[in-house]
Amino acid sequence: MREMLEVQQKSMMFVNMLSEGESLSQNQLILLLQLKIKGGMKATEIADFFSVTPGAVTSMCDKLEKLDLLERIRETEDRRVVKMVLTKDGEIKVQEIFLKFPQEKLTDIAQVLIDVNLLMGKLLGIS
Amino acid sequence: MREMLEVQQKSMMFVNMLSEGESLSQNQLILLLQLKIKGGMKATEIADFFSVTPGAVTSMCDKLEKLDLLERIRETEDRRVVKMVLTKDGEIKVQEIFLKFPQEKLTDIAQVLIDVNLLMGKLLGIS
DNA sequence: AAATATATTTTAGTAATTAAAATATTTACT
DNA sequence: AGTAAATATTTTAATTACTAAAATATATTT
Repeated sequence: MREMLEVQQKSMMFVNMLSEGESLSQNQLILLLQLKIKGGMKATEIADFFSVTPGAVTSMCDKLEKLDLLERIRETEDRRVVKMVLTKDGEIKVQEIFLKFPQEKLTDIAQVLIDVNLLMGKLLGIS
Repeated sequence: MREMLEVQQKSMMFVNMLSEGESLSQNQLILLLQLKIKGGMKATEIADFFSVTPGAVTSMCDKLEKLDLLERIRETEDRRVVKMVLTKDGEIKVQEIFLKFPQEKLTDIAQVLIDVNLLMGKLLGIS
């Protein structure tokens, strides 16, 4: 169990690194990155992911929308749901965040991350 | 990089699991667990770990102190620093948190976690 | 068509966080 | 030693983030 906590700790350090000298808050960064990974998320998904109420999601997204990093797209199949997606500026922002990492290291660590991710997936019994 | 984010995501799910049906906030839980791992932390260390200001640490610790889960110990070598440590109740609380995990699984996943932790350590270039 | 359910937003109040000043102690300087 | 500068934490006032509950809009059920 201690190891899970240390993984958690390192994961936190990772986000700290990303947000270093950044104007956006850590949760804002994480949200942008998740939107990149997932290619957009419904408000409800975001609420689940962060374990916050729907109202908090509205507020988070309002701010990123005002910064032109995110936009709301109402789904045509079910017009109740709103999908949050990165704008062009949002995509650029995500790229910038990654440029903080020493580029030479990127390929080295890619495989390690794939392994870690797999292991942790098994561990939590999820995808 | 995507993998690091997915690790980050799973790490978040881990904390979500821990805090399920818990009266304490996620950060309060994480702090208690970190105190357990490290055997106590200075206020400054806590601020660094969570990337918050010293004032926020005082506030966080006040609450846990009021709940009798944490106590402040002023260091004798340097009386400016305060070390936060778990009380007896705090230790018990940490035990309870771990009991949420299916006990049969615990030994199975221990080694996996050790591996993941090692890999991530290498990755971030830290201990 | 009416009632119920679901997804998001709005609103008002609470809690968490910040920046800056205050306090206490230690270290460095002359 | 004595004063100034540095460090660690706390306090305070103001801001920001979050919640709970009501409101809005759309979908589903009966």
